[in-house]
Amino acid sequence: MTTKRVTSIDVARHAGVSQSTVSRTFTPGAGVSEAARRKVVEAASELGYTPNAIARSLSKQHTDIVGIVMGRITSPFHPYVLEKFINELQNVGKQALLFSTPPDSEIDELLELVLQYQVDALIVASATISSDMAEACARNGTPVVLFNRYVLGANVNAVCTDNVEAGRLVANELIDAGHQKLALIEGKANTSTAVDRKKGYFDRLQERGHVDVVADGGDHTYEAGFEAALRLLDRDDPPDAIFCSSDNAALGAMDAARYQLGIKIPAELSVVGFDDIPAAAWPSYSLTTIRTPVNRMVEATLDLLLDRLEKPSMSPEFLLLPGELIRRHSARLAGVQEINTSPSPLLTKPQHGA
Amino acid sequence: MTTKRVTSIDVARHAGVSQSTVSRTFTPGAGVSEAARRKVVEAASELGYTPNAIARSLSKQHTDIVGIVMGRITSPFHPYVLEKFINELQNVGKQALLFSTPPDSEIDELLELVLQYQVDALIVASATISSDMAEACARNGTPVVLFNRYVLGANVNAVCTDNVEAGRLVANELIDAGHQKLALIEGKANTSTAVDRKKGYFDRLQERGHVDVVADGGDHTYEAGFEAALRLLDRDDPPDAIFCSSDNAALGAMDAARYQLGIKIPAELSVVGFDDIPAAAWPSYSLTTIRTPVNRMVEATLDLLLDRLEKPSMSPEFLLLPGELIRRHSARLAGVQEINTSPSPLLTKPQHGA
DNA sequence: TTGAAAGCGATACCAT
DNA sequence: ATGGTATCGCTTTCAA
Repeated sequence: MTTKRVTSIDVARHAGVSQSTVSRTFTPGAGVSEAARRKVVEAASELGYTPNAIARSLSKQHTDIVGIVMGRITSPFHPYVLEKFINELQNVGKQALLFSTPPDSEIDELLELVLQYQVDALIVASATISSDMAEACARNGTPVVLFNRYVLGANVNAVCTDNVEAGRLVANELIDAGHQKLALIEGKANTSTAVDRKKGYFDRLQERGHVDVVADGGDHTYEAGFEAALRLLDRDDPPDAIFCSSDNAALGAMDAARYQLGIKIPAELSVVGFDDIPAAAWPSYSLTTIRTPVNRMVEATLDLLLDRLEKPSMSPEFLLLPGELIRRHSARLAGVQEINTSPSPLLTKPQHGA
Repeated sequence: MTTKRVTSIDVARHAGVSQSTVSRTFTPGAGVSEAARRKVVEAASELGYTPNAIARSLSKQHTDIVGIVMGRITSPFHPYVLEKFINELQNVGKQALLFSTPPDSEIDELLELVLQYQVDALIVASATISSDMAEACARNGTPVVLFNRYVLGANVNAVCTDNVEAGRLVANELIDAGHQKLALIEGKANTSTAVDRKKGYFDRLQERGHVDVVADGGDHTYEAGFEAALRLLDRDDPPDAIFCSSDNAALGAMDAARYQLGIKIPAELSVVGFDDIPAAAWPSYSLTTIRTPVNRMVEATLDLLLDRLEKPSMSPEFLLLPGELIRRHSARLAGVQEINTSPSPLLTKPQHGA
């Protein structure tokens, strides 16, 4: 029952031309007479012919597909990032082969698989690649760019938010607002994002004389934030301000404080998040947070990638983009500050078409 | 500077065996002596050889990649679904080539591209495929299964939530709770999901004597829900119950009612959503909603797909899975009902490993 | 412009 | 078990 696939040879026969001519007809810049082209096109549609991209890839030595490895697609703004990557890639005629890394699994063996599929380039988002693997990619000429993660010492392209600086921003804001007992609800200890945010926050706090800052948490989820807040707020010396290393955790912390403990925000407690997901702007939360420059990050990543696709010899770059403090109503203000009412950039409809 | 790709021939030469033997070494069930295998493996690692999946695909006549076309990756539970698809696929040794359809764009031309890449099978999630294209796929033996969408009359595999029945469920619940002025905040008129939910709701309402039900909205987003609620509640005869065709819209509606209009939920207004996204269970909302059986849908989709990958002749199936009404605190209860406290299924960590 | 033929990097059948 | 070779479907010289 399975009809045999129709190939360019079939079309050639049917159109009374050579197979080469058929190939040329489907190659944008090639030289084919109008007459021949017409015959081929007709024969093709009669037979229901579609060029075989796999065969073409083998012959042309490139696939036009870029691999995307993403740790947890469901994480805060990842779907948005992914969609944007895909759309932009499609716009320049490239396909995306998507891989998701099981949390805490070895990404290197996965990469080997990705490379087998001869991807022209690789985007690794929120997952880390070993320097060995990075070199392996470099060796066979596959450009790699890390998104939202970097690897120290390795010569790999990477674009990140400046998490350390953002952490310092939050520390300043909270101290300036007069808070005394600062706390942190942190993320996973093995992710550079969480570690850097914590570092910036703690460092700056210490510089300004706040030494004993308590931390809890361990995951960038709503639930983790909820539980951590409960524990933090149940202490003998509960904090009057909590910096949550992610918006999700911040929302959980707010709900825990309000609905479980009856604490008023920001009158009795300030909460600051990180990411600026859409829900942060909702009136139920109105969360003060750090806005991650997602759009610029995605664009920078794509630029880096596309550049190196054309000119593989370009040397690696490391882009560190600043986060922006968005003041809303979940944290006490320091002096006269404006409330920021701009919507989350994640709401911007992704552009389609050129 | 670009090192030439190393092929099985290079390895063969280096190991002093034939190219066939190299190939066999990398083919799971093939017969190679321990001695030969050892030599090959060593040579391969010395040279940094990786099998070329593209060449293999051409020769084996299948790619082990399945295409996934998804309309809006950022829609409510799509990231979760996508992640699950990817993981399960990876577990059975298949790769995913991902495409996102620009909203309201012609999906058929995109499909042509997908097919060019010789995908072994195709998942179309929340996007519609023309019967023509469905037939084209059938002709060249590419199994297709639609996720969360169906096409009437066409012989295509599909798995959906029973949106009509779910709509009726909501109608009953609201009427039973004694509501008089019912309203609907609907989704896009050209999506079967939105249309079916509306149909079930309206039909059942009418059957029970509620004829003039007002509808507003037009998109399954928070913002659309917010705006629609504002308009609905501003009428001379404002509704005392609103069914929102999606959770996102419901959250927007709740925020609009509470924070813009000062309306008490559920005392003065009942709100019911659809999807049961994680935020629906958060105490800030505690949204009564219809839980979409996502997990079973994903599993069913994969089952259908994998079955047909093995046995292409299997006839198409259409699975309609029931939604479940999850009672929380955003809607008045009909008589003595239990509040459902089970967490959103979307929180379940996706399984990795077999 | 067009056709013939040599790859591209594997798989698989056929002898040995 | 191993090697030789045709084959997968296309791109791309090279001549004509």
